[in-house]
Amino acid sequence: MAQITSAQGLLIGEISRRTGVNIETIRYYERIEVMPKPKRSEGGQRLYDESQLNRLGFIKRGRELGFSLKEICTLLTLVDSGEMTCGEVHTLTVEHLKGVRSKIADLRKLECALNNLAAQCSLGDVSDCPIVETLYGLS
Amino acid sequence: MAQITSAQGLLIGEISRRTGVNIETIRYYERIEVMPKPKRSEGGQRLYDESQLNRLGFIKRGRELGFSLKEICTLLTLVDSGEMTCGEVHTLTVEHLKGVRSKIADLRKLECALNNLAAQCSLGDVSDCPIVETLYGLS
DNA sequence: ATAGGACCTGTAGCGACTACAGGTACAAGC
DNA sequence: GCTTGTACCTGTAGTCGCTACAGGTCCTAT
Repeated sequence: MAQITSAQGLLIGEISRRTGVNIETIRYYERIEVMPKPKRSEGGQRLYDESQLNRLGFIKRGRELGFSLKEICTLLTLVDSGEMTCGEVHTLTVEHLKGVRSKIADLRKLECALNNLAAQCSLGDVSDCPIVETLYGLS
Repeated sequence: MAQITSAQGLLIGEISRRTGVNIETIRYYERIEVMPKPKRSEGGQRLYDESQLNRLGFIKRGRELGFSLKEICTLLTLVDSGEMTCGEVHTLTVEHLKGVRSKIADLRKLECALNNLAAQCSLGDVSDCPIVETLYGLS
């Protein structure tokens, strides 16, 4: 059924299925101009081509790697303009990697704190719950 | 200056300073009913007491430990009702710890993927940038 | 001809804030 | 008493990345 219109282009449901990106999300990407406006069928339905499918895949994989849409746009703009150097892309990636590492470090500290908190717990009664005391800053 | 009204209560700026929670955020907490409505001065300014200060500190520390406002509300409701058992609090904390650990695991995978990506990079020219190729799903 | 699915637009909601605009309260100095 | 300056007030809109409607249209199959 998707094959019938595929001579003119792919329907939104089809590119959603192929990329794994939610239909609502694809329309959202169009609204915020991360995805270009596709051409339309006579009835007004969106028709996508291969390059738009690839672009959406790019965005999907970028998001999975934790890049923000803004960062992805920067990458795509660089690629589109043809003025990109691999060095620029590398820099962006390394910057992003730094962010990820610092998040991991923060979460490790958190893990440690929560672990200590849970370990202190005698599972007793309200008045001497060490977790609540810690949160209240009493201990 | 904050001391003058402190006979009647603490001004918002004072509890902001003492807890490190942004003034706007405190008013936001009130609006979403995480913090109770404080009494007001004749001129209409918020006046907080010690227990409200402690509550805000509790919320602050909970947030720093990565609890959602909803989880913090659950904890506070348990505490306030007096029907809390330390076991319940422990359960909530351990659940939260699980979440933190799974986030760490995800970020580690991400770190690894980004690291590989960056390492492949020859810093060359557009057409053979391995990062872009990976994002486009070409390689 | 009609049923049902996939599509359309537009708007509002989430969580946890943040950032204004435009106004009032209050203390201190002159 | 007046002015200045700061801290406060309300209300609303913006952030990010979606998601979830409502109420309608298109298209295909039976």
